[in-house]
Amino acid sequence: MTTTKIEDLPTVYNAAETEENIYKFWEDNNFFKADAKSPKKPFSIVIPPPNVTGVLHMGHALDETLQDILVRYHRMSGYEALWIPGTDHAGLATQAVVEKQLAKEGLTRQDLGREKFLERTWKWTNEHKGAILDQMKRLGASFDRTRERFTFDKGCSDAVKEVFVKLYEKGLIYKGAYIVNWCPRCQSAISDVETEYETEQGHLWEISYPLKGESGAIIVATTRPETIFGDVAIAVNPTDYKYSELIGKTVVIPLTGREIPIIADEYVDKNFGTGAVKITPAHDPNDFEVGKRHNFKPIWVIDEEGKMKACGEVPSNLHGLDRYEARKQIIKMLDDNHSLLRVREHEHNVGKCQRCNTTIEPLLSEQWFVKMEPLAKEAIAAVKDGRIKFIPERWEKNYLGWMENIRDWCISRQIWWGHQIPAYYHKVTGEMVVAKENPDPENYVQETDCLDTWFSSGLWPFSTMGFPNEETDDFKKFYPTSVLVTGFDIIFFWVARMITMGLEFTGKAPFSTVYIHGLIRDEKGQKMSKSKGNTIDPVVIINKYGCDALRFTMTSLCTYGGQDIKISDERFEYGRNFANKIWNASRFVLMNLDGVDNNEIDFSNLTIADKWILDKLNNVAKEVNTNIENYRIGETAHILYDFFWNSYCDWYVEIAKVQLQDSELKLNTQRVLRYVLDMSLRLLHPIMPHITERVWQLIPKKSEFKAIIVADYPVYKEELSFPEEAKEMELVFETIKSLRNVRQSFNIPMGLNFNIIIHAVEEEKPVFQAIESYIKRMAKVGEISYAEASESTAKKSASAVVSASKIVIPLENLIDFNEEIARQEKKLAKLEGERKSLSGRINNPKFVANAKPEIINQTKDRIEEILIQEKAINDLIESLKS
RNA sequence: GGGUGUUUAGCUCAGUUGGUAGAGCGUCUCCCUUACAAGGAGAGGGUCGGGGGUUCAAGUCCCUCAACACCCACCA
Repeated sequence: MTTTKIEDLPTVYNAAETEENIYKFWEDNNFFKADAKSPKKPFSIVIPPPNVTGVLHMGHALDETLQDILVRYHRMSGYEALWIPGTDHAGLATQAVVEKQLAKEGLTRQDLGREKFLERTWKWTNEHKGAILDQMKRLGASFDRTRERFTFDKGCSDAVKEVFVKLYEKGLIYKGAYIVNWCPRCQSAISDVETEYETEQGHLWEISYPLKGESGAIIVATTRPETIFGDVAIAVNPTDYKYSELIGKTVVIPLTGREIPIIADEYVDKNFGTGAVKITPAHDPNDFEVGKRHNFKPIWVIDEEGKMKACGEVPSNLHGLDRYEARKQIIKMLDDNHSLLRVREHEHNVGKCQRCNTTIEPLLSEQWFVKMEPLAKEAIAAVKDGRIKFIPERWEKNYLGWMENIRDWCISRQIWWGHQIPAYYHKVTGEMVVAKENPDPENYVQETDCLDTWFSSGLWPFSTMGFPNEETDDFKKFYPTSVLVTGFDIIFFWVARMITMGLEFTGKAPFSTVYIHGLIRDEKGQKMSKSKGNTIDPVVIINKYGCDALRFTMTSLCTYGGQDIKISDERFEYGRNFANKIWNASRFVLMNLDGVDNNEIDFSNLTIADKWILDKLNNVAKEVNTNIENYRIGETAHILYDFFWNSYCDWYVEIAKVQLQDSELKLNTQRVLRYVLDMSLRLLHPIMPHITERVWQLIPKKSEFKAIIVADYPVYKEELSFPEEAKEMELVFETIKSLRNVRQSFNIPMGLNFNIIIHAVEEEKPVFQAIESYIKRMAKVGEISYAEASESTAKKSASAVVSASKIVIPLENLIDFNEEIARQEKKLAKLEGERKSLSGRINNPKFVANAKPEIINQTKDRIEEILIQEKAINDLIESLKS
């Protein structure tokens, strides 16, 4: 690090310049690199891999900051800390990006062919792979880039094959025809968790199906008349008397005349619609189940593109028509035919593709599935028996609820960019072999479908450590990982699957703690999204306020309950102002260290103020450790902010200014100033890494550590505990505050020093004498003289009661005595109110009988205290009136 | 339909074993005091969503109602 002259440091903290240099300093010194051979205890985190297509957003900023705080804290606390970065190949998302590029050239992926398309996508990926991680450097992320991984790299692909084949061999992966959520735009199946439901205003059409061979008809209500050609039956509830006569009879589908039976099935709700449902097994999940129960063959009438199929079942004028266009025409045809009896407005939920918001088409097709139930058992047990703990705890319920009702996971995707399913079909016989490699490329062709991206993400905590080889140094040292940090939105997508796969394939939970934080929202509480235009770009914030300001602000907003976090641009002023405060307090200390030696604090020569700040620091260190260990990061930020600003800057530094004037105290005061600054910076370092490193490097000191990032994290030390002195300091604060209050109340200019007379009670007099210099300087007092506590006070004075003593300020010409009387009476009234309430308690025998003894004593002590102060104030008022 | 969360100062929110409420911002007053005006000093501001209960004592525990937010399910 370059040395800098303290006088040259700007009065405003320059975040941009500092951050760039500091990050480089860390990288150049390999501080982020973890050693798998280290004897230290391991602490490891794997990053939730961002999409390669992704750009940094506020969600990352929060997630990465929290991980970085944990990593830095543990690195400083004697752990071998490893944070593995990486990216996700994001099958559909990435493919979509490249396809969009192709479209500009007038091409489709089909034009290129699979091989060329993959080549092109790899090229794109290699060009963009590191981009988002580079952006994360701006966040100060101390991850180990030498271990960077990609969910589609060789190692991850090997892990995927290993897992797929093993699951298949165990019978936990199967291929089958099921109704899946089909996205006509993506041209692929998607899983249940990728489907989102939106309420839409639709219609409920009532259509009449005439009975065959007799008069009469059954009326069916449907929201999807275009599936009418795929009907295989009409179902009614077996207990529905309206229809009991009709069960078993045959009806005719309007428009085509195909005959279908009326059947009974419990699935039908008697009270909904007309109580009769058309059954279309190929295009509705519930109908599929009904169809299976009654052995109907499904009839496809809508194809993969969402268009009416050109088949015999569908009237030829509709062939190839988009489903919604077809719907309009069918309605018209039915109406013309007098089969349409009624249309009603109907609000219902429609499934949408999470990625592109296209309405999902339930479609019967051949897909690959993972049988989840047997795998879920252990994943449930691991959370129930405490091997894995969720923070906040309530997410456990959420996780368990989902796991206990888990459905099979559709893992095949009809895309090209991804892990191609390792199944091979014989070109002639069609025989299928599932294996890591093609058994005979001459005669076998590979399954064209790829795996869901989350399949490979689910292996992330161990595929990054060398799995399937469990003998690597990293695997042995760093697996299982320590904690997983993420938002609740991907508990099902990702967390649940990592737990499931980790337990199945490594026999261990991949992490012992899942730390779930809130989601970042805009100032109105809306989710940030590009389409809403309400996003805040973290890079913009960093440029404007600084990285440490961003980090500090965000962490200060993290609550233990993991509430969502509302942010706006201006909120980051909070962190920026704090960074600037740290900067300037540091400048002050550095400017006042001339002549200081490298020795430790001399404990035999400490003032009451020194002891107070050391005691305070000590307690803060204790609390901060406890809070970080318990993932109370927001609380940690508040404690440090309060300590540094309100205790260290507002009080100790001001006191130090007095002590620095005293030649006997100067040297030791410098040491205390330096020590407390050093320790404060260390405590703050995990949250605000750059500024703390920068300042720490500037402190003249003898240190065994090369940088704060690898310095020891402060912990509670018995020898720094001075509870008695800390309590005595209250007298300093109270005295100065009440004198300032008097000054302000009577508009006494700061330039005017006034004298005071302290009517001290005996035991407080030495304390007042010890703190005279502080009072003089900080409350702008001229002379201090003493009088007996019992002595009556000067008549024309303002005054203050501090603890049990009275402080009198003779200000004959400066104050309005009526005002002063009013001021005192107001205080008196407040005390009286409190005393009455407390006495009420003490006089209540039930309170005395039931309350804890220390509470009773506290109450009694407080009443004593109030009585003393009341008397003192009354005396003051007396002498003012006389 | 099931579940979770939220409701505390003008605004945004803290408040882990129950002991009469805190912060930041904003407001008002004073101050460019030799670290910092992105600052310092002082002040004002709340019947802790409504109702009921347990308790000597409830923002904190229980019940109930209301409003808002989100998650799961998906009755055509």
